[in-house]
Amino acid sequence: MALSGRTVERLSVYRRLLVMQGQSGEESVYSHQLAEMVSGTAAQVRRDLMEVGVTGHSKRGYRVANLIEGISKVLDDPAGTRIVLVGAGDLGRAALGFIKGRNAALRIVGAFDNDPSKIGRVIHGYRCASIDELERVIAAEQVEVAIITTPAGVAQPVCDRLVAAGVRGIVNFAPTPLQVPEGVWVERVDIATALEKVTCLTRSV
Amino acid sequence: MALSGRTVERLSVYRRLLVMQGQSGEESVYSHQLAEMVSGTAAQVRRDLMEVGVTGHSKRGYRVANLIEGISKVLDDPAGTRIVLVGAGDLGRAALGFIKGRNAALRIVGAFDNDPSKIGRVIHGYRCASIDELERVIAAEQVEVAIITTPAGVAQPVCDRLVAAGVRGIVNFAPTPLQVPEGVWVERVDIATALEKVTCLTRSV
DNA sequence: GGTCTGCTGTGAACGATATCACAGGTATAC
DNA sequence: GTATACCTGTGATATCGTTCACAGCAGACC
Repeated sequence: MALSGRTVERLSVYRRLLVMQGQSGEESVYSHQLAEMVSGTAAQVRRDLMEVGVTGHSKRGYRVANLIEGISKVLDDPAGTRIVLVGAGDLGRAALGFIKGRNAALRIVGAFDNDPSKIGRVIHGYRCASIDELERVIAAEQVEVAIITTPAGVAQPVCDRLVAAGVRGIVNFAPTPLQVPEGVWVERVDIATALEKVTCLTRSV
Repeated sequence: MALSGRTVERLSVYRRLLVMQGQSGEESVYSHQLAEMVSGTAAQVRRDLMEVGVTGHSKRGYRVANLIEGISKVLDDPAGTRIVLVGAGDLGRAALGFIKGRNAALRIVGAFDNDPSKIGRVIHGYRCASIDELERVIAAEQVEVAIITTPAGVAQPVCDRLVAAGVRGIVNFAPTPLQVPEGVWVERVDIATALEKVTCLTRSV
């Protein structure tokens, strides 16, 4: 199945909201309720859910448990995804905090830095290792996805090492576009751009 | 002029690359060179530049200085944009580091937290103030844009306060969609979603 | 000067995404 | 049981964004 990027993003958000909400008792949810939570339209929500194959019930909406299960089946690798993070600065720490305990299918198996003062420190429960260990860990743990939270200057060489070692998906927080060969997926998260976008578009509303 | 969000994002990246590159001497640049840097197409680059009104020169490409000026004229508010940041955790610190010194048109005029142990600390040159000061600073400095780097639980109430105080653009790093009234622009930067997107889409390449 | 090369600017075609609108179905009220 | 209200699933349609393809132009070369 070829889910679009946009759909995957929304599914991720739906699931997170449903899991949070899950504790608060509701058994089922209508498309228009989900739509309101994400400031979207009900039709959009129904389309997205259609694509993952979960099916609702007229007059009673969707069963929450069903939704979470169905979305997870599409988003998560049943075998789990092993992830490394490179760059244990503020941003790296923040990213580790975000991931920790949020999704059992995502397993951080290594955090790396080249700064000797950081190596050995434990961040959100993960021990920071020397960047020299990178290739060994990727091979040993069959890591498929990496998070780059290094300064811009070293992002590309780090990326090259990751790809050479077998990584196929990268989340890039560095403010530089990365060059990667065919078959490697890069997701850019660009903080500086996000800010400039807001300052620009706010003025034209 | 009604620039699309996508276009604005790319313009921001072009400018950053050009400014970096600027030091290294090149006077002019071809659309296909910019395209290669961002892994895009030359036609796309030319369209984007067309929209900002800068004009190139057949056979000699675009003058770098011209481009930077033209893009800045579109992206930046000539009066400067005053910005506050709420939530001085890892992510807040990281965001401040990203912004600092990168764009003179973006001025952080306040960083806030509710944790007494953080108040008074200086982060990347910005003093963290009590959240109680929020409304006063926004009014005094005519702040238009805010960055939310708080935990999910307090993002919405913080957002409500920001909007009530007059903020019209928000960059939201919290893993929760925000509800805002008409006329307020929210840009979501969702770390958890980015990761899930990569893990999902990497498998289907 | 004439020809050749190669880059820009842009109308037109295409492709991806989001929305509309309605048929079909099920609980609820009476 | 019948009428009613209201929610889902989805074909059709509209909107938005990207790519194609080529006219027009300017420098380089002979």
